Amino acid sequence: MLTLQGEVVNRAGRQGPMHMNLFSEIRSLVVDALAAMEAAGELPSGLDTANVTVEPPRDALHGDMATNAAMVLAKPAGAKPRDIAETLARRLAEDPRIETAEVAGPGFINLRLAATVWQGIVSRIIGEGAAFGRSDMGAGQKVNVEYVSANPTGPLHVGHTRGAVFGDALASLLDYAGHDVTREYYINDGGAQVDVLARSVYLRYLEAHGKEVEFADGTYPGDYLIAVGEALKEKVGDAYLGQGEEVWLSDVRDFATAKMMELIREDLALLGVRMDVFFSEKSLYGTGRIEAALADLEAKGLIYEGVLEPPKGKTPEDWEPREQTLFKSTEHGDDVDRPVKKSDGAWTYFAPDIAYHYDKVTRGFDQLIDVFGADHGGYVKRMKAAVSALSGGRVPLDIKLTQLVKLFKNGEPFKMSKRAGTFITLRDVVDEVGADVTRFVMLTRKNDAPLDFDFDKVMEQSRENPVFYVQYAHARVASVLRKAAEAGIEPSDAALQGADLSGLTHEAELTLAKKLAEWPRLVEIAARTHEPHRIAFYLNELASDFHALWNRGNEETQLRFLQEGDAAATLAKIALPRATAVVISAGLGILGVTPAQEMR
RNA sequence: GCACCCGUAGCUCAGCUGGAUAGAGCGCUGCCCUCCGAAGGCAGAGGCCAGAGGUUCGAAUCCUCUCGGGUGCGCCA
Repeated sequence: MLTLQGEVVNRAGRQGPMHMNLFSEIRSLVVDALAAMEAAGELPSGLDTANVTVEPPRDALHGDMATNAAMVLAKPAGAKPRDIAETLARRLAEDPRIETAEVAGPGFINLRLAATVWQGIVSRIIGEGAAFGRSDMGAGQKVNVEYVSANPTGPLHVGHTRGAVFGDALASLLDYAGHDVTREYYINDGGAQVDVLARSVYLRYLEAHGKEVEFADGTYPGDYLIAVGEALKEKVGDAYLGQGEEVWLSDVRDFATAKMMELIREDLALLGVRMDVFFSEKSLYGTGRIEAALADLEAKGLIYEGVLEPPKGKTPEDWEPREQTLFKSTEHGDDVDRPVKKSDGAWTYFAPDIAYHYDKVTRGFDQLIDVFGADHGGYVKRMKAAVSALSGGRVPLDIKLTQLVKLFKNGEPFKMSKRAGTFITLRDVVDEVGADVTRFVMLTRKNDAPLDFDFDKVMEQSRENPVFYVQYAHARVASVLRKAAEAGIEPSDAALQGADLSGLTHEAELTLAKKLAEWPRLVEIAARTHEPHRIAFYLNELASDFHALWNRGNEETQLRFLQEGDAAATLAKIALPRATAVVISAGLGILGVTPAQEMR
């Protein structure tokens, strides 16, 4: 096992999987100890240890980690929790990584780990870089994340921005956690709204020819179509003047949607969002693909002709019973069956959605995730029902809804009027505050909680602003490294990794090292729950611990990172902030935010 | 009427496959710069986790109901 073999060692590793985190490592230790107790006759054999956990205790006074093993096993083992705990604690204490193992409360075992464990984490972080925290929990599973999917009828606005940021961060997070991720955008270019777009562009085209036009209800009056009208004039000259829709509609529709998608791609690029696949709804029509998806459902006995009950409580005035082609979604958890054909025989919007998800299933994804706006909450059950039916229950679909973004300026709400065409676009936001701030702020709330976005507050340079606060921590590390270099100490990662960290024992330093050690576990939790906001919150906490340590250097000189006149000590001290920067950088990377080298 | 989301400190919000005395920021009170960036830090006060039952060694977390807020509900995507 020489150089280059590190990976092999890890993969075959005595501790298990390649990216095992400290908590699962200690959990293995506990499980092994339990097995030894069974072998020694101290416990009955065959106990199920699945519910045994090793977690950070809520209160740091309780130690570094706590296990519930004794309490979970007390009943099946027919023993008192404290008795099991005593024996288990004694065995655990034999491991060199464990400094103390104490029984507490109803039967918890509180573990305090040796300082060498935390020192080892620090140099591991520096050695592994961004890979520290990567997980193989995804096991290479193919996951499809569909997000944005805005209608190609105009530029992206703030609502789309949140979905874009959320979906993109979730995709990165899943990738980091060992999944094979595909980022996908579904282009709604097959429905009536693109006809409206085409007519609106046609009006702009007439305008480009000097005609007076009026934008009736049901057309898009936004200025962004002026250029498209002119471009159309460039392309076809006066060929469409005075012609009926049957002549130009199809062509103008294709032309306009292509232009809109160009616009949308540019908007996404401003945010740093890059899709792997743009999937066209239109490609499902006239190609037999919708029919094929429905045939699949039909074969499963889930399609029938029937009449729906009117919705209770709020019956539309023009309600009348009609026979329609229905999907028996109730068989897969929906509340009512859903129409796939309108009464005039045309497909409902749901039909191509079914076909699209059928396509995803047949592409072999193990897991599907759709990111929708909260106003689409009513479609969650039917989509899940469809995927469940189409995949025979094989492929789970998780639908994440993103809540509204409320815009503020100086604490005053920002008014948007879609009718007047004055809505705030993604471009407006990014131009105003930049992509990094936009992305981070969008992730400072859980996806299903409303978000206040104040243009002034997010640019504030204060503790209150998490973007600044985290960036500031990273910049401070960069500053320390620069200062060290100026002092003639070469703070390369190779040098830092080789530094003797045995002096890293102060409680204030270990607190930070312990927070760093939580990173891999945090990643797994965030990935499992599909909640990238946890990354943002963790980074805020990490930055807080770092700033606290930094400030203690004011009072206690031995905690300063730069130890005047002592190169070896400085090198050892710098390892901790450097490791902090590595983790911050990895976390920001998941969020799609660039770490700052200095604040201006 | 039904479905989904939400209800945690004065305000804005976290809270892990159920864990011990429920956390952070802001605001409030009081501290810390001859010092690696004070654009920061420390300490204090502040909570019936909307309410009521249930599940169990143990519930803010899971289940049921009630109250309160948001969203959606065939021929719009």
